[in-house]
Amino acid sequence: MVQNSFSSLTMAELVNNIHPISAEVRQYINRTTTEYRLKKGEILIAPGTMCTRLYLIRQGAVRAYVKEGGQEITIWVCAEGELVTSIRGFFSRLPVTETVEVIEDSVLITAEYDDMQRMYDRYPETNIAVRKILERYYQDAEERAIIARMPRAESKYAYFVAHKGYLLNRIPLKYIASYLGMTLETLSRIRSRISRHK
Amino acid sequence: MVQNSFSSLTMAELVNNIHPISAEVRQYINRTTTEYRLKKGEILIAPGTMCTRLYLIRQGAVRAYVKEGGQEITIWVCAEGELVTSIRGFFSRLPVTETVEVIEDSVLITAEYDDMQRMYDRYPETNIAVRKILERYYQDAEERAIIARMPRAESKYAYFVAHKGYLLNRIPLKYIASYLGMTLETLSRIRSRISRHK
DNA sequence: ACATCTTTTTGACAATTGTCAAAAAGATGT
DNA sequence: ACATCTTTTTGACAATTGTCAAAAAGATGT
Repeated sequence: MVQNSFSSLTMAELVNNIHPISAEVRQYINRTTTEYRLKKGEILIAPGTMCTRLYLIRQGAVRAYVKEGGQEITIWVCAEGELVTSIRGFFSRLPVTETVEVIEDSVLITAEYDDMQRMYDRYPETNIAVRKILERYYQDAEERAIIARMPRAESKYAYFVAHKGYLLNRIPLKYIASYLGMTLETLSRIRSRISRHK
Repeated sequence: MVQNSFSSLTMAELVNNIHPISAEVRQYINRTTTEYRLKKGEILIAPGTMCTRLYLIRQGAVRAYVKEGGQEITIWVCAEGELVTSIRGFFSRLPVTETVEVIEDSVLITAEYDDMQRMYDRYPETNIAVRKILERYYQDAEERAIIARMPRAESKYAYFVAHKGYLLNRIPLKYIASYLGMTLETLSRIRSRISRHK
C-alpha cells in the first residue's frame, strides 16, 4: 500500500487552521470523522434522502446538481480542501432536492450532523471556528449567484476562467457549461472563438 | 409623532429568537446598535468602500447589484426582518464591489463589525447564534444560485413566484427582472402570457 | 382634477443561444 | 496498437431573449 501522495488536511486540521482548537477537540473530531472512498460517478447524496453528513474532500472532485425540465443544472463543483454537503438538506434537516455526485475517484472525510451538534455543546469554541467557516462559504455562494446572473455566455466564461481557472483542465466541459448555465455546444463555441482571436 | 406601526424586531430580539441570550448580551447589542433611516433611492453601501456594518431591515426594502457591461445585475432583494450587508465586503474586509441600495423608505438597525467582534469575544454564546444565522443565510444564497441557473425565463419566474411571491406586488418589476437575469420586457411578456393562458 | 414622472406593456426586428445530428478528437482497457 | 467509449467540436436551423422605440398605465404632488 502506497502512502497518500496528496497533502490535504484532516477535518481537525482544517478547523484548527481557521481557529486554533485544543488537543481535546482535535481528538474528538478525529474520533468522530471517518475516511470514505468513492469511485468516479458514484452518488454521494441522493434527492429525497436526508443528508446527515458534511464531507471534506481530501482528494478528488464533487459536484451538485438539480434536475429541471429534463436537464441537469450544476450548482457547484468542488475539489480538494473544500467542505461539501447538501447545503439546504444538511442545515435544514429536510429531504434533499439536489444530487451530489463524485466526478473523480475521491477520498472524503465524513462528519456526522449529530456529532457536530455534540461538539458545539461540549466545546463551545468550535462555534467560533464554524462561524468563520460559514462566513467564508457564504461568500462563495454569493459568488455563484453573481456569475450565474451575468447576461452574456462569454462574460460568465471569462469570470469562471479568472476565478475557478484551476478546474478548467480537470473537470469535463459539460459540467462547466452546466455550472455556467449554458449548453456544452455554446461553451465549446465560445472557447474556440477565444482561441482564434489571439 | 406616531408610534411605529410595524412589528419587526430589534437586533437583540432577532438574535435571541435564534439562540436565547442573556440580558447582559441583549443590553450589549442594544447599546452598540443604532437605528438609521434612509429614503428610497439612497445608497447604503457603495462600491470601492469598506463595508463595516451589518443591517437589520426594520421597515422597507433593500437590494444589492453589481454593474456588468453597462447593466445592473441584481444579486438579491430583501425586506423587513432580514439582515443585509455586502456579503463579500463585510466578511472579507476587502473593498466592496457591489452597490447596496434602499428601494423603499427604510428603517434599518446597524451593527458595527468591530462591536460584533468584541461581542464574540466577550459573550462566546453569541457565536452559536451567529453560526445558526449564517447557516440559514447560506441556504438562501444557495437558492439564489439555483434560480439564476434555470435555463428558461419562464421557470425562473415561476420559481420566484413560488418562493418570493410576497415581493411581487411590492417592488418594481425592473428589479425582479434583473434579479432573474432577464430584461424587463421579457418579464413583462412572460407575465402577460401567463395571465392570458388562464 | 391635472400635469408630470415613473413603471409597464407592446411591437418589430436582431442577436444570442439552444437543439439535433454527425464528425472529430481524446481517453481507456486489453 | 486497436477497438471502444467518452468528450468535444462543428454545422444548420429553430427558439428564445435582447434591443430600441413608442404607447399605455399607474403613481405622485400640488
